[in-house]
Amino acid sequence: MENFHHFSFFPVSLCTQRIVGPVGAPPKIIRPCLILQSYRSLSIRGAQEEDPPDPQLMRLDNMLLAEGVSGPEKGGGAAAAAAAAAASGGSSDNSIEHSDYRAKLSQIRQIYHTELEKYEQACNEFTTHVMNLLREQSRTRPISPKEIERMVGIIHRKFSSIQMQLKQSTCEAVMILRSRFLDARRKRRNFSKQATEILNEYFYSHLSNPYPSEEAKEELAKKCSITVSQVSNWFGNKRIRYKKNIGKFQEEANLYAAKTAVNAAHAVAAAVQNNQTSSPTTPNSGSSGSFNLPNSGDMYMNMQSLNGDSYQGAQVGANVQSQVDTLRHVINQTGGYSDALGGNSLYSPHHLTANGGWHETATPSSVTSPTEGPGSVNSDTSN
DNA sequence: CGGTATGATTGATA
DNA sequence: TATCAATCATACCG
Repeated sequence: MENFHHFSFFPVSLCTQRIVGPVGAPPKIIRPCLILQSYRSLSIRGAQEEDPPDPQLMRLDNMLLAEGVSGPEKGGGAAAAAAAAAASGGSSDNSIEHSDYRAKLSQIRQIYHTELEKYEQACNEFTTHVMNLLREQSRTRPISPKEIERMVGIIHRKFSSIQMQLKQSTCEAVMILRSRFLDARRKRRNFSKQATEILNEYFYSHLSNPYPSEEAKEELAKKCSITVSQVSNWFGNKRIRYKKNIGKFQEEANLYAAKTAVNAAHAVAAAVQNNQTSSPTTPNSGSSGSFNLPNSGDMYMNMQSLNGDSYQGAQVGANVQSQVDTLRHVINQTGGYSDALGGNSLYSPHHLTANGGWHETATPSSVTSPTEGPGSVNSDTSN
C-alpha cells in the first residue's frame, strides 16, 4: 500500500538490505518493506537545512517520537502499541519476537539518551569554556555582546548538527531493527492447519463469490487467530491462484465441497422437516455454515436455482448461499464459479461480471474437466 | 539441495 | 479503497 521512499534522508544503503540469498544468485536488494507507513506526513522533500525549524530534523524527531525512542520512558510509541495489540490476539507465536524487538528497541533508546545527554553536556561545557575565554579576552580587548552571542550560536549550531547525526543514526538503527523483526516476509509462518481448513471451507463454500465482507473477515480472523489483513491476503492469493489453475485445485475443491455438502444436506433436511412440522416461514436454525448470518431465506428457492440454473430468488441469507455453492459444486464439479447468480445484488458486491463469475471466464460448465472426473461425487446436472 | 507451496508486498487499476 | 497480478522471500517436503 504505502511505502516510505520519501525518507530520502536515510542513506539508501540502510533502507534496503542485502539478502544473502540462494547461492550464486546475484545479491538482491529487497525493496524497503513498509516500515514507517505512519510517517507519511513527513514526506516533504527538498530539505533546506538553513532554517532553524529544520524540516529534516522535525522528521527525525517525529519518527523517534513515534517509535518510542525519544518519547517518555515506558510504553513506547506506536510500535509498542501495535505489538501489544498483536499479542493480545492470543498468538503467542510472535509475541516472543515482539518482546525481543522491544528489548532491542529499548537498547537503542538507552544508547540514544545517553549519547544525547553526553552531547548536551559537552555542548554546555564547551560553551562555558568559550565564554570564559571570551571573558578573559575582554580584559585585553573590547568584546561586544553581539560577538558573544554569535559565538554561542555557532557552537550550538555545531552541536545540534552533531545531535542530528545521532538522531539520524538512531533512526537508521530503528529502521534496520524493524526490517529485521517486523518484516513479515522474513518471518513467514504457514498458518495452522486448522486455520487453512477454516479459510478453505469458507472459500469453497462461497466459490461463486469468494469475497468475504469485512465482518466475515473479522470472524474468520478470529477463528483462525490471524489478522484481518492476513485473511484478506489469503483470499487474494487464493482467488488468484485458484483461477490461474483451477485444475490444480479440483481435488481440494471437491474435498471441501463434499465436506460442507454434508452439512448443507443436514441443513436441508432440517429445513424440510421444519417445513413439514411448522409453517413455511420458519427459519432453519441449524445452518451448518461457520458463519451464522441472519436472514436464512427460503431454502426451496435455492434448491430450485440449483437445477434451473437461473436464480431469481429474492433475498437469501449468505449461509444458505454457501450451501448452494457447495451443492452446485458437487453436482457439476466443473470449477464451479460459473453459476448464474448475476441477478442477486446481495451476492455480487464486487466483480461479478455479467456472466456472474468472479473472474471473467465465459460461462460454461466445461471450464475445466481436468482429468475427466477425478470426481467421486455423483454428477447429474440434469434431473 | 532443489522444487513447490504459501504468506506478504508492491504497483496498477477501476 | 479493495482487489488483481506479479513477484518476493521463506517454509516445507522429497
